[in-house]
Amino acid sequence: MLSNMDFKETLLLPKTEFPMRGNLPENEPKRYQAWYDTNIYDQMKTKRNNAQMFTLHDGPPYANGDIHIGHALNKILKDIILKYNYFQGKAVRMTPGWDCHGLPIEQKVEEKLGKEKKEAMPTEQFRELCRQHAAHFIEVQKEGFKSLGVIADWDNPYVTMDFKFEANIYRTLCQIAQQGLLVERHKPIFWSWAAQTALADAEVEYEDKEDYSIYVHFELSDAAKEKIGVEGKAGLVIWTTTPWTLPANTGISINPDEMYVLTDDGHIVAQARYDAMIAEGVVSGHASRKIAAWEMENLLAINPLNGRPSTIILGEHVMMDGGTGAVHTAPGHGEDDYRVGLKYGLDVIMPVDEKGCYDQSVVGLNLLPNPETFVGMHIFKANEPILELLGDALLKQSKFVHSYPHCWRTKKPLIYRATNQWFISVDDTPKTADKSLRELSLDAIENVDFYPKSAKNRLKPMIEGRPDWCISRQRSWGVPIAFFRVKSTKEVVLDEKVLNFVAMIFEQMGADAWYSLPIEQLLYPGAGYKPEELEKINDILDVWFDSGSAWNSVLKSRNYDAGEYPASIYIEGSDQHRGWFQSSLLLSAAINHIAPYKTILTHGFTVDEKGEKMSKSKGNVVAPDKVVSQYGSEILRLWVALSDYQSDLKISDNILKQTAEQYRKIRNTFRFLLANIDDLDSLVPHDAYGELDVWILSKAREVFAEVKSNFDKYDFLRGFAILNHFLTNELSGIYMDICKDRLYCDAKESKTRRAAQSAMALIAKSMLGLVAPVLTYTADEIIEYAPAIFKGEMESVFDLICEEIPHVGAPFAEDALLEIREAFYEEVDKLKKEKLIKSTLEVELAGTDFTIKNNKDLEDWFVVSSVKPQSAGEEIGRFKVNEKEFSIHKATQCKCPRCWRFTSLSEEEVCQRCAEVVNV
RNA sequence: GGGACUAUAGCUCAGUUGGUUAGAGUGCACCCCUGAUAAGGGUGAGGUCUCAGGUUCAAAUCCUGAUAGUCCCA
Repeated sequence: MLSNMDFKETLLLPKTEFPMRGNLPENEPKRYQAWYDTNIYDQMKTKRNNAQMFTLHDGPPYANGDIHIGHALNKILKDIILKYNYFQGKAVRMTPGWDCHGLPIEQKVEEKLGKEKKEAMPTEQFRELCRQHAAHFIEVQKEGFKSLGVIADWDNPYVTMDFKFEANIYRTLCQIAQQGLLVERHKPIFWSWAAQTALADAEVEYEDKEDYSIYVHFELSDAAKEKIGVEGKAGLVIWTTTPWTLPANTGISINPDEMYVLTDDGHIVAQARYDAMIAEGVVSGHASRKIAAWEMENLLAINPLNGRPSTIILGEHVMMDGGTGAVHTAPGHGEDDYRVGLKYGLDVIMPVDEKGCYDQSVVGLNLLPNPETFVGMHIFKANEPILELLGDALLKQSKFVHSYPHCWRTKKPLIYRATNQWFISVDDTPKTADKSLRELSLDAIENVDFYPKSAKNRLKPMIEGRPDWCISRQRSWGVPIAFFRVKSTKEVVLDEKVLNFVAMIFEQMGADAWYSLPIEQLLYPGAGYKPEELEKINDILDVWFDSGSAWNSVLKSRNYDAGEYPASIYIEGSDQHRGWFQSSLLLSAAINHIAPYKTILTHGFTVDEKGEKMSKSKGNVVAPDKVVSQYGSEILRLWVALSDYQSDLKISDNILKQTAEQYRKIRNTFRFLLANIDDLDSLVPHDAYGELDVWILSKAREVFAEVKSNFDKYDFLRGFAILNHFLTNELSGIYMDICKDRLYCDAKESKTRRAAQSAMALIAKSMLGLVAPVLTYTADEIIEYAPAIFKGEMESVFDLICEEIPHVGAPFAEDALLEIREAFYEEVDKLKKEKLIKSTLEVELAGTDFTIKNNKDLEDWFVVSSVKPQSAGEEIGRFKVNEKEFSIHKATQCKCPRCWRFTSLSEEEVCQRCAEVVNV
């Protein structure tokens, strides 16, 4: 007689080398290294040689500093989407990129160098240091991304400072110029006097600043008084926070729709502001006389500071929610001022140099009394002397704190300053089109798919309302706006041959050539100009132009195998509505009149568990390399897939722990499936599947299709939720459990066992294809350990193509059975807690009308030893489902020492099934 | 200051055009198994649906406002 231990030897227990625990932090780097060593990206290209192309055009991170969790999220999401397309059988391309030029790098290098050394250094040498800085961080970041299991063309990335790339940025600029969209204007723009450069809107930060609040009286000219019929003292009162701009005042704006009043003490303010002005003590007395705004249009007031005339003009921008209703207008120092001044032909006076100091023009134009004392004075130091000089005209002064624009790098307050700048005109029409750039861009948006849909409502108004794009910067580290200007006429040379010649030089020597070569070497010999007639323009391009033109330099050039233009998809954080999505769109629409992307997918920002921004001071920063070394990149990847990336993504240790649990569930489910198909040689024919197999196969087929349709919509969270639900409830919770008897105890070649194994093999393989885009490492590991029936011809996960589960027949009606099973287990739980039974195999279930026809299948469904209409065993429980009675009885037969089912004649001998199996 | 988005169980998320007792997974508690074992199975507890008003026979859902968070803008 065999002992229990000996019977165990006769069972076909699960068998696999696939480890239960991944030991990810230790194992991932090895496998990843092997992938990269064998050029896995190239292999992927080869394996999908003639397939439909999916192009993911990478938005370049800035090559400055280590990667943070936001970078990780972005690249993982891209990787998941790229691989999803790959495992669906498509050819995929992802050429990763880095943004290398720009102020932040320049300032980092300057910091290291010290200001003096920097200023003593030739530009090309300084640029070389910037180049080295960027090159270093490209390598740092590349390693970071690779450690996340992200697969891309890492050996051939696009790097915006590469010579060929610089040449193509320049060529894109030339194309814009040739479309007639490049214009030079003298216009106020945000100017950082501390950094001595113009700033883009994106480079401006708002901080609190203390400023003066002053009310200044501008006496009307005699002619003006006569015109409106007033005598004695009468003047408009303006309110401003920037006394230093008063020398540049050339106008006073009043609201065309408002009524103005003259007070007893000779001040004119908007009627709507009169009460407030009285309350503030700026003016006093009755409002004796009403004057309509239009009556004052084009009349002159006198600037009390310098006696110069100030034209009264009408402007819709004048608000009645503050101030006096009369706005000090200095077109050299304000956007609104410039615009309204343009309409009235006001002079653009701008007496401030690039360091923020008054220049000689305060003398030449007599903008201040004793102007010589102001030359070279910093404007922020001029406020007090100017207030002195105003004398009686200064009606009231106080100080207050308001939100004010600051330079993002130097953190110093900005000023508006009119300078010569280059713009891409949004409302001009490209030469090859019949609509303005703005209209072309808006049209192009209509053909783009947005995920989420609301992203369109964000991008569109920005295009509708955006001003012209200021693309010039007065710095060193960037692609020069490499045009020649004719000294005598100031005309810019846009001759195609001249431009092409420069581009060719850039391609060979980099844009540094603009600085290192003299004009005679840069100038196309047949240009028809003498070098000495020309001067170089020294501005560089806004870095947004670099990345914005990447579609041209990467997708449209032959320098990379980067896929197709327009790209299938751009994937970036939601902040890029204002940034890359827009800069790319404008340049593509300007040159080709289409969007550079077919789809835009945006993700939110990473925040901590409370939903708050990560910051060093809060101590809630989650660093990607720490997650990788503590949990493994697979967990971080799964976190991305299980997060709602369209809003903010919360991450914390707690959340990662939970993600690790989900990972464990997925991993172990595969392990069990793998372990139970170990001895399977071939799949059974479709008609060999039993009722339980047909049930799980059709369930899986249905669920996987739903998962796929969600993945198609880039909804990985929902897809995984559905998959996980199936995995937990039907697959692991029911099917894998109820098959144990046939898998372990049936004869090796028994039909039922082989059918269950076949079902498991089909499910495992199909499911692997769905999981592989996210858990690529694990999927590869699974394939490594998989038996031949599963592995087939596959050498690695990259040979996998996601397949549907075949339709093998109609399943039984499950609803009632699931309900009965649940009610049964509820009873069983009570019985176990009462210590009446330990296992469901100890009982028989009495009931009728089950939709499973085969009785063994039915018994396994409940994991009981018998199901029959009535049982002779002792009744130990009963329950009702949908008015139908079921009773639970102690099994009447004895426990088979081999299969533990109570189907044996005595405890000393095995049951009939086992006897047959063992004796064979 | 303005705009967009978000707010449902400890955590991650569902919740259709308003309509039974607001669901799932995970965690937690209790129990079973020890032939998936650093696994597996069962049962259960957990919610003032951010708050305050309003519309309605009926609101997590629609409207208004507030609060908090994130992004963008000024």
